[in-house]
Amino acid sequence: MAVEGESITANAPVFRQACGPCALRGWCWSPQLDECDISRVHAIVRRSGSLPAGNHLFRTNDPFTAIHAVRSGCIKTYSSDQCGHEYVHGFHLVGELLGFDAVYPETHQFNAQLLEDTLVCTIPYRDIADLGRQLPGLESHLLTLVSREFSHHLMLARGCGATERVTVFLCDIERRLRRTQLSNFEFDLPMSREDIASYSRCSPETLSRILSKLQHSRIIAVDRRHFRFLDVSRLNRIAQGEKPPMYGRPD
Amino acid sequence: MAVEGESITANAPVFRQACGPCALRGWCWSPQLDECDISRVHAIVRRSGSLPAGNHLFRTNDPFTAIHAVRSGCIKTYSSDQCGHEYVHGFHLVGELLGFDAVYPETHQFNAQLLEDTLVCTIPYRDIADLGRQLPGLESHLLTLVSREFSHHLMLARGCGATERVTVFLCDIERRLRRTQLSNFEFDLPMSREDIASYSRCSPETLSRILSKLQHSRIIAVDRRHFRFLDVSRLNRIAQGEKPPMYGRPD
DNA sequence: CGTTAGTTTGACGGCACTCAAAAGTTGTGG
DNA sequence: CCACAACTTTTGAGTGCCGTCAAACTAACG
Repeated sequence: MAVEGESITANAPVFRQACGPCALRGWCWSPQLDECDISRVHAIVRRSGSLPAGNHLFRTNDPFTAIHAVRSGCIKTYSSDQCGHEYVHGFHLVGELLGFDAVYPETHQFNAQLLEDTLVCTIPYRDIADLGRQLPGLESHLLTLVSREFSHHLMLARGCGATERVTVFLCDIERRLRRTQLSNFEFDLPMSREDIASYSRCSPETLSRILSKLQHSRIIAVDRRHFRFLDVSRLNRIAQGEKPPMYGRPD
Repeated sequence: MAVEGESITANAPVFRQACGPCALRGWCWSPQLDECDISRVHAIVRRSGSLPAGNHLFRTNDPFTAIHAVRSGCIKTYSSDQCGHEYVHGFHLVGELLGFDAVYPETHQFNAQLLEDTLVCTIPYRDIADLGRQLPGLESHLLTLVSREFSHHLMLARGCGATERVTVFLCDIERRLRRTQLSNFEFDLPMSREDIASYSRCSPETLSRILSKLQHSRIIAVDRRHFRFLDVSRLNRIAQGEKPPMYGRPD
């Protein structure tokens, strides 16, 4: 995987072809990186073929070998206790990174499973360390990404009620999907009700009831996995703890 | 150049005086750093005088200027919503770092308040970036520290029952205090019941009931803020989800 | 000793989990 | 195209954990 990249300029067309449609460019890596830097990054990035849904990218206790970037599709990370119960920790959409759960103990803490057929970019970790010496901003940018995700999870964890946590999830996924999808306020989510419920720390039944109530309140419209966000500002207020969401409004 | 080398040697005594009693040495920073590297680090570290309990080290929306290390005492980080309710995110003990909550948006997400009279070391962030160029392992070590804390918080968040979350806190604080305190299995915790309850995401009343039950089960002994851990292995099993903790055992 | 703040204990109620079943959706084969 | 099965999602009923309110208790201080 340390790469052929004989000359950086020779790789530039490869970069354009690979990352033009990928939505990673200028986002997944630091905005401060110029095109030359990004070419250098891509000299060591290995691009996967299409991986089928259901496959695992890595599993708990796998040795830490690489950071991954989602080129298309969606990946969920989860862990399971000795009783076999699963806890979903996050969903990684197009343009997002995963694999940092193994930075510390050098083995993965979580499982990573593909929710759709997915393309990923794989960056071997040793090469990242090398790159870090060449690109001074790289490691601090990785620190930034992890720190941001950390803060976000702490904010999610604070929610006391299930409704609050579910709406936090909805607001977050809406914001992230809007970045890469053309449609505004209307998306097909790749994950099941069970996954959303696990991530939001409630039962699938409770999630279903909450979605029904939000729909009756004309805040969202749900059909199967297709979500339309009718009143994002109201959704945000509920997510931030607005007390009585005026459920059960008669029609 | 020779001049630079000389100045590093000149700082070595300062380092020994400052960090011998500090417990930071060889832990807070990477174990791979040799004494010369650490001297270089300490050339830019500013050591505070004693800060009185109750003071804030920083507050939400303060600009990000520095990373802090706890030299003695204890600091809690928390945020509050618009209703004025506080959410404790963590406790930072001797030898631990804080301030990473501001790496991403460049302003602090949390408040940091001293629970005791406290000494801190302050490392200006711009100097860290400079240091990162001189010490290749530094930034990746910071990434390691943040990643470790992240994984730990995700594990704490998974607990479904209040008992599980409280025992996770107890196991964690016991392990961390044992690192720096001479006494084994017997500590004075610096934080109030209300802080512990907020961190464990339950009410102070529920926390009190759980501690009482653990005490009646002869797993811990609590007197005010003094905790004795009588059966750590049992505590760990409860923290990991062992179902019936056999509470209410008659005496 | 009185006051105050922090903690513990008790009673009650609501939210959410569990159990259970119905309704809708997807996939397969006839 | 339909029938049937397997699965996901939704809806309903009952129960338990935990949050809220209230009061008693303890330590710390003047």
